[in-house]
Amino acid sequence: MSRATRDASAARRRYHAAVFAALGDETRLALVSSLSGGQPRSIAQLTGGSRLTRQAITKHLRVLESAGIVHGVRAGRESRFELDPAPLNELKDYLGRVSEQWDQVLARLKNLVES
Amino acid sequence: MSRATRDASAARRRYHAAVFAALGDETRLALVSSLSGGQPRSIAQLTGGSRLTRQAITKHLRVLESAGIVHGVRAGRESRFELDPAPLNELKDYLGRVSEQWDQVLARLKNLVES
DNA sequence: CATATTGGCAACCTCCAAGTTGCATATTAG
DNA sequence: CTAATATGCAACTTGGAGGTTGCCAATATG
Repeated sequence: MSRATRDASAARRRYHAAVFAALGDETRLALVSSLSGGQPRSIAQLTGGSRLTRQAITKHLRVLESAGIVHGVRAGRESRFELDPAPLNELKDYLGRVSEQWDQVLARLKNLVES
Repeated sequence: MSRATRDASAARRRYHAAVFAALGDETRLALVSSLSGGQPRSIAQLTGGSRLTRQAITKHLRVLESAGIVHGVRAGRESRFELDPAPLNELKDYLGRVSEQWDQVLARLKNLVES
């Protein structure tokens, strides 16, 4: 493996880890769930129903935004947040690749046993 | 939504967050990558090539094990770790559901614009 | 048996994420 | 204009994650 290839896969791994980490929090998963309905929601709206402070929710939204999972648009005095599914799809594909590789391992094993 | 339903989805969310968090670390992703080849590896083997201590790697393996992503089997003086893809598949399905929901939102929007 | 290899356990350090509180600012409503 | 609403910014606290070091136990190997 060349150095360039190794660097590239390290960078991809770093990116994946960052997105996984962004989803590794119950509150943020709830936010993603809230926004997956398609309707943009203000911070105040997203705070409603949570036991947490508005500022806590804001911080979580910033984390999601940094990971590219969400983006906010200022609209008057409120900023509306909306889902951004591209990073989620990338994680899904990554998980798919790992599972697929594992399935191939099992298939080879089965082959070996049967032959 | 009934209380039972709400509790169940909260529990599922908690579980998903835990698995996501387990994958939200570069070192642990590298371990998963190492193990996705199918060959069980000892802690010493997994430590080789990392700049980290054996104990650090052990801790990461315990985290992965707690999330059900990996399991270790003691074999003589070494304990060999192996991948456990079920939780990964669950995350993949979860991400698929979110993306699908989002696609439906876009489809409805498109419909609205064209009509 | 003596020695090297592999791993577990525990104490410790450091840093950051999560959350809160307090205050300031912009925008809308009456 | 004034008051209420929605948000931003900054300081502060706290718990736990990630990492290291030191030591001990078990298992191979010569």
